[in-house]
Amino acid sequence: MNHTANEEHEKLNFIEQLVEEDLKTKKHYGRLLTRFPPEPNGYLHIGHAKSICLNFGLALKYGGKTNLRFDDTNPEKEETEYVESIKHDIKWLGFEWSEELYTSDYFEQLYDFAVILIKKGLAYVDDQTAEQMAAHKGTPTEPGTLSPYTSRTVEENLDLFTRMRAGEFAEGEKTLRARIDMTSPNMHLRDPLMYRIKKDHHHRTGDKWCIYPMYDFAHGQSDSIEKITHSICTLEFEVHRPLYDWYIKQLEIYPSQQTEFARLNLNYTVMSKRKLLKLVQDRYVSGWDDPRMPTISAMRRRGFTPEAIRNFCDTIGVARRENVIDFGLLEFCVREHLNKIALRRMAVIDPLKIIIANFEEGKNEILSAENNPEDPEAGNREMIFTREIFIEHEDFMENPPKKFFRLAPGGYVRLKNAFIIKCDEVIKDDAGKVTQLNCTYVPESRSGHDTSGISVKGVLHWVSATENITAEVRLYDRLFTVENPDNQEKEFLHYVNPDSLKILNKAYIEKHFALDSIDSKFQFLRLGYFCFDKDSTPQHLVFNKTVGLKDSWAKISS
RNA sequence: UGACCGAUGGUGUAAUGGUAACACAGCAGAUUUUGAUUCUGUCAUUCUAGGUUCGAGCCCUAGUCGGUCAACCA
Repeated sequence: MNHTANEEHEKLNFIEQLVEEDLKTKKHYGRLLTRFPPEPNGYLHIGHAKSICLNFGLALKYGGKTNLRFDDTNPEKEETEYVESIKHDIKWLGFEWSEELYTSDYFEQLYDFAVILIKKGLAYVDDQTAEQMAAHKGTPTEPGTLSPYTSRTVEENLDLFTRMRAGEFAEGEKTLRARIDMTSPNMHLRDPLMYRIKKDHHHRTGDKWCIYPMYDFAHGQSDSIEKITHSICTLEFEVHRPLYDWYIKQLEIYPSQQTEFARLNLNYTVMSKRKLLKLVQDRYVSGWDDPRMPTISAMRRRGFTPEAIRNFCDTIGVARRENVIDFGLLEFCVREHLNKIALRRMAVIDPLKIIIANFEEGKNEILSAENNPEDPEAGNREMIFTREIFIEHEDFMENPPKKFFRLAPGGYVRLKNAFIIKCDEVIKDDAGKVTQLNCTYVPESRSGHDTSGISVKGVLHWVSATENITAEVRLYDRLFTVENPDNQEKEFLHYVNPDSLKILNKAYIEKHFALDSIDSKFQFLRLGYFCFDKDSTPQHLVFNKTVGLKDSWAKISS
């Protein structure tokens, strides 16, 4: 690190600039309080991670705080299961909220706010059906017309609203609306709904309420009640801002301020909760945490690290234009972190047997191997070299092209951390498939003590055929075959990648894995980064491929 | 065919009236007992047309393209 070069000033996104300006002008007496407001009706995904990193990151950077507020105003969709998973994901990402709050905590206060608006003549009870209301609402190009119920008196409205709360009316029979402007070009200002009747059991308030506030009548006031200084949300809420401001102004409460940014889009995946739920329900994936999903829980299971995800969110930036981030950038961030911390191990996932003719049968030669060349403190481990070993099938070619510097008939190659071997004979089955290689090794080529004078270009990973452990390995590819599964001719489900999961039942891994912690991150040498799946048992190890190594040979050879 | 928002290399993000930069991807090379990592080099950018200004990616006007808005969802 060059500490003298800090004059080079840091890139601030537009929200950081706004916050710095507000802090400087003491707009909120120099205070900063953000909030992350998920609706507990699904699992968090990488798009939420962007919002989490933004909201919590701002507070961390500028000495503020962040509340976690569950936006639970719709009893029919929300569940405690989701509350728990959301809390777990935020903690796992490495953030701590100041207060854990629920919009439902404010139901009584919101009710009082509604009464205030009724008394000011700014809200009325409407008896119209949803259809009638839609007809009066107009369209974006035509103004709406007044509801026939706007003429009710304050007393009448107060009475009706009280009786709504008391459960005297059926669902859909009555609503409470704000009286604003039916001709506004902004549809959200055309007498928006404040309350609807819903006789549902709420995950926290039980059966106490039968009227529930709409998002617009709850969100801004909740921010205001908590004295949130900066209420950050995604672009589609921009048209809601005049209403957000209107409620705060009419109620004369704390002026929280909403700022919008563009949500994250990633190619080769979908991000809407509805679509993710569909993938789960229709069994395209095994669950919300299927490692192919873009959810936080799936990424955790797949072996992505919080550091990598945070760094990704930092790298993509924050702006107001629509964007589609390349999935490859996320993978880059994951590799970047895993390269530093992953333990190097050897595993052969598509084995080809080699018999080393001049190596004594039954002999075990103990070799030393670095656990992580990027981290000297990670130390070394022992590997067992034997007469029979496995190498990767694709590391041998009978008729290799010019630039192939792995094993070929008559050729030499180094076995990583072991010896140089020479391929003497190729054994095939009746179908002509290569089933075994007979080789000889160069005894004086032992790694670290090589006096053979032979130089080889290729270095292969290997596992003893007699001293090993077997394991299941799950390989993942992108979930969809097209960059943008939304906006295709057919429904998104038609574009699910049929090869997004490959299960290899019998991979051979080095014995040292028996000593490794379940939480470890691994690099299978020359194959990629892997981690234990939660399905693992001591008798049956299961690995997930987190992400492959950058593979320039794959590019050359294709 | 209304209102609002947006438009900078292939993808993202900076530059806040004064030399268009950074990351990823791509390409070329060096190092390498991982075809990894690391390092070096390189390609490539201001939607269009007017205007203001000594000077415009930035300000103004018009157009083009893209997004959002008409749930008793959030």
